[in-house]
Amino acid sequence: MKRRSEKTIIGRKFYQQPTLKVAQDLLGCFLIRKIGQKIIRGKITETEAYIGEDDLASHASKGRTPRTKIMYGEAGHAYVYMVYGMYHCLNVVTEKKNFPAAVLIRGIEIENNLPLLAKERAGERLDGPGKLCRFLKIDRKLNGWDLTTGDKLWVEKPAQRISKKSIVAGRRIGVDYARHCKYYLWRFALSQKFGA
DNA sequence: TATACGATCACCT
DNA sequence: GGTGATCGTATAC
Repeated sequence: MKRRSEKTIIGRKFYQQPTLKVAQDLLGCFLIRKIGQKIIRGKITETEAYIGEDDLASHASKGRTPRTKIMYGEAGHAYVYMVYGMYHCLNVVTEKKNFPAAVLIRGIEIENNLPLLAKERAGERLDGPGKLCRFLKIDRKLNGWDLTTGDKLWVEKPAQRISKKSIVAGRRIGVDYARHCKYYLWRFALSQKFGA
């Protein structure tokens, strides 16, 4: 019997929910990256929410620009941008059209592609959005990609629901310039990542 | 057109 | 713990 993967692909409705809910619900989900015939599957372990123009840590706090217009677009699309000239970061656009919000995927855990991981660099951990995107070969070509099509890049639901108790909230990282916004507990991670 | 800076990482002490 | 690498954006002129 074959399992129809289309069934487990997360659809647009999921991404249209409040960003903080999406950020937490994405934990434990699987991020799938298809490169040619190769499939890389990773469990999402860490996310951050960026919500609205009032969020000083968000790129959208400066308003709508050619770069941030993706965040104002339809939920369920990928927002990929480059930082410090070297690293890409992967975000998922959430909520309504014309409201700039997104979830940054900060960490994944590769479960079944160890040979590929070893080939990339043995022992390398995938904590941090820069490393993550380097490993998944995500670049600006995927900016605006529709994550609900089930091709190249998409997200699938976890086998079992993640308990709220296993989710830890914390301050966002690298946004000290955002003044009071930096204290928002908009970073979420699976607690096993911190210990266990 | 020119310039300043960042949702990071690797390497130094 | 602190700093340099390195380039796409935004902003100012």
